[in-house]
Amino acid sequence: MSDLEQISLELEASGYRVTPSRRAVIAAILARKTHFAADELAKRCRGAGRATVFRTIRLLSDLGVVCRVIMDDGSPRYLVSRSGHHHHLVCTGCGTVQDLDQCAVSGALRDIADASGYEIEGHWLELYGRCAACQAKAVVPA
Amino acid sequence: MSDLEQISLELEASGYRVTPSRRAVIAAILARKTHFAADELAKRCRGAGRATVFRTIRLLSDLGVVCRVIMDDGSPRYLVSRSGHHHHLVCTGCGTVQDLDQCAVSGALRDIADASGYEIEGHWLELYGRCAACQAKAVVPA
DNA sequence: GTCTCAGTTGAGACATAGTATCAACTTGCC
DNA sequence: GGCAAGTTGATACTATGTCTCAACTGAGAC
Repeated sequence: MSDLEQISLELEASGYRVTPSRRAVIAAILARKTHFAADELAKRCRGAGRATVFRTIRLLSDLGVVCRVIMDDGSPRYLVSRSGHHHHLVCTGCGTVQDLDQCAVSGALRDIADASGYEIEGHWLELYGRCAACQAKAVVPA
Repeated sequence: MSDLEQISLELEASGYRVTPSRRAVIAAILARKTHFAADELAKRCRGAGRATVFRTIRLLSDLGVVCRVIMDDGSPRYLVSRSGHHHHLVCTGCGTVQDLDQCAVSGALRDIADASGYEIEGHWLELYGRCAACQAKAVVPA
């Protein structure tokens, strides 16, 4: 089963219709090799209007099919990603985004809750750095 | 020495002029008891134009006088804060923002760097929860 | 004092990232 | 077929900034 079909089934299972516009947006997202801006997708995706592209991205985001990453410069991007709680490691050199398996702060949350009196409900974490390839490039310039 | 004078000195020490417009923006920021939106400040601050308010906020942000917090709903706010690396604990009930002394992820960064091969340069963390007062309100409703 | 030049300002245009509105269209179901 | 609900796309609007550019200001040189 293709990714497109898989996602279509998830949509249907959640009570949403799988329309040609939505299939076009999903196909456009799957065709992207890396993260993308919503507006950029809207421009490239001829099968759906801008509002529909934004709506579909939000829908897929709610379903956990895509997730939002805040880049180094503060701009939001989206990428196809596994669902569930995870964080991202963004390369400031090439822009690659890598999923992080472990949640780096889960252990610290109880300490913070105890110290602050807060009942912690959620958190947002992005990590920025240089991937191995970009480090190698920096060391041995052309 | 007042906070306004203190910040003015910091500006001068960094090579910036302390103009009436900048003083007006700084005074407006200091008058705010809690976090504020840049546009809201621009509307309230009659001593400076909108562009100048945004420019001054960015300037103060660079100097570490104010810092940017991303609220629960994704909207950016600013608050007067100490400089240096720290994080925020945002109450989803009343919107209060509390500085966190410790960096919750500093310990985990080396592990992540080792596992991923990334050279980690920075990170962004916001924590969301309910402060003690809001928890009490929720338990004993009116 | 005044000249000069860099820094600063404000108005307004523009950019980006969305959301809201609403009439028209589509689809599933009776 | 017809109805109701879901969906769409064009467009307007909001929020949060940045950019441009002419005008202004102020600090130091003379």
